[in-house]
Amino acid sequence: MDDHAKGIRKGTGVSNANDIKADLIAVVVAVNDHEPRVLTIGRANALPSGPFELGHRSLQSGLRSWVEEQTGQPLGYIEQLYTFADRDRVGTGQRVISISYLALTREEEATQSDRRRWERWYDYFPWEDHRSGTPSILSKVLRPRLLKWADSAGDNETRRERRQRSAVAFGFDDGTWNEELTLQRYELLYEAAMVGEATGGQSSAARSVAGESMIADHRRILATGIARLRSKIKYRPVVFELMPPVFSLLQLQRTVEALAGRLLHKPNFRRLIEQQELVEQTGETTADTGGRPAKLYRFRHAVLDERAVAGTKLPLTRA
Amino acid sequence: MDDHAKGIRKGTGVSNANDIKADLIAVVVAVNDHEPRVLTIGRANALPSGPFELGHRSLQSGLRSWVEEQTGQPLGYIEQLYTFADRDRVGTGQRVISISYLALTREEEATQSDRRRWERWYDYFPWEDHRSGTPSILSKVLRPRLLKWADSAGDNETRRERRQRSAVAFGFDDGTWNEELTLQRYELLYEAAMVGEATGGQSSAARSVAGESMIADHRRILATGIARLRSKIKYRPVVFELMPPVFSLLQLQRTVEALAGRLLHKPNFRRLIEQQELVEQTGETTADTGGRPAKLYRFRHAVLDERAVAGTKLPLTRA
DNA sequence: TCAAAAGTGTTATCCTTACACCCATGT
DNA sequence: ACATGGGTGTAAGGATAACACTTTTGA
Repeated sequence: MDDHAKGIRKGTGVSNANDIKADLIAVVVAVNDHEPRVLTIGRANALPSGPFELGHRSLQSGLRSWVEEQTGQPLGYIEQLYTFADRDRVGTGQRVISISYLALTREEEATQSDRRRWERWYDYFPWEDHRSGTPSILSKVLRPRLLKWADSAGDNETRRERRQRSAVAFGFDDGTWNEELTLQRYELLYEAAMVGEATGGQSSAARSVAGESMIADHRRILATGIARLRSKIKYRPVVFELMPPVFSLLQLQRTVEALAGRLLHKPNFRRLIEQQELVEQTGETTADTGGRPAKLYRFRHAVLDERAVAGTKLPLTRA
Repeated sequence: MDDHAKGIRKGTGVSNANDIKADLIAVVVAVNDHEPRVLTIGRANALPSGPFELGHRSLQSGLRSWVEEQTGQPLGYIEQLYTFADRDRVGTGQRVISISYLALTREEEATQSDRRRWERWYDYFPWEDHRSGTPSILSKVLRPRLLKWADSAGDNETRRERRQRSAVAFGFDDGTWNEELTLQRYELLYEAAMVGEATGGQSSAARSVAGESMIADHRRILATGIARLRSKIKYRPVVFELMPPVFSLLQLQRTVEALAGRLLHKPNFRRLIEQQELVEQTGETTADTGGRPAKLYRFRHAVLDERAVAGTKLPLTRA
């Protein structure tokens, strides 16, 4: 690219007026106890992150080494989420680009790393967990406050548009919950100043309304990761990155349910998994689950070669 | 983020050892004459691009201004594709991050801009156009050469794996063509040194085998854009960004076919579009198309608010 | 015996795919 | 008349969703 670039660009050469820093940020997900968890550091609710450095062979390897250094957690599956430029900083005129990633892993036994923490992601997004029915916070708190926010708009068109967006994102009108709209929902709450991050300061009221806050825009990045994962499990077999080598079908189902935040129809779920030949029996069974012993399965890694393979469709139960 | 970052990062402050440059690169697509086209500059088959600068308000606005400056083409719809770090450059130890975007637009009448060119994207990817049946280059050239490449591998396992990957990506075994695997196919051809970019120099033989080359990794970025677009039209109504304000259903179908590189079943396509209420009649008709005059439609922008809306499913015709 | 989970069979419904056919206009 | 594109009806097949029910263990 370089040879050509000189011809078409303005400020090439070794000038550094436009030089910037690049930050790598990781949303590391594991599922434990039927709860999806995200890896955080410090006591400040921050995602692992660090600058991309000369010593890094690639963006991904830079990310891996930051996460390992900060948390001791080695990463398996990684995919890029989004790149964005931070608003200008005060003081230095320099800009920062943030490149965010989603990583899937299994929770390692905690070592004596002081700063590693696995936080339940529904602590940050309480309204996203519909496994025990529609959370009451939705109708009791979020809906009235979003309506109030909508009606506080200056002109009629904005009011209509705000109500419309809220209704679609949260399923207020028709009760249709779309679990993939996690990011849109967070952004609405942000616009409506119902999350701690939006109010800048420490409005404890806002914080208690809409989940735990994180520093800077880390919660938005987490929302992006959740949305990506919820959509991806349906068309790519990525859940298995979160599973132990051997598992029962119900364990698999509970993991998918934890991620999607909704309950699935057991008989149909099993059939879908089996007919897609995503798994194979080990021959063993386990009695650890209570009830009749469950057959154990392992992921058939071969499917990844065999065809462009789909993920785990979600046979939902009725509300 | 800054406040916290200082606590957890190594080389913060104003040091610049790890400072980098960020390049913005655009895949700008339009469809004209039933041919998808990509905006290029210069005679070198290059995508519009330029460095992210202090003056840019955001990554997207930086991209817009580079494209407009280099081509005079204003952009509408934009979405991020991928961010990657170039391999180190010779001479300066500095690194460059490239942030690529997909933009959809309508082709503007050419002004006296000397360097703007709209190139047919199938000139770069001749094997991707299946609208007139399976291209003969697939069975006549690509398949034998890919097999030869596979068999040239040292160990048995690699041979098996190369054959497997080729068969899935190009549908050799079962004749199943998956139009979304554009990137995988390009990467296979790259690995097999069947594209000009891989051979470094100007192997004209390679170039004629597998389409026009582009500078650096621009063709890989284009492949990424094609793959993204082919998948996205199915679940988001983005085709309409490429259409004039008013169009007939067959024109819409031809546009989708051009992007997908495959033919669609006309009656079913129309029904899908209409029953999803993606369009509404203008009341006008046109006789420009030959045959019976066609009703004209426009996109119903309102659907974007009404619900989480799907795109244009592809009711394929049999091969 | 009961609770809890594993597992099977079958039906109803919807969506996709395909086929067959008619309509309106220009040459 | 016929070629070209516009447009409608409907049936076959497959995938999904729902319901009903049996099996196997531990407490």
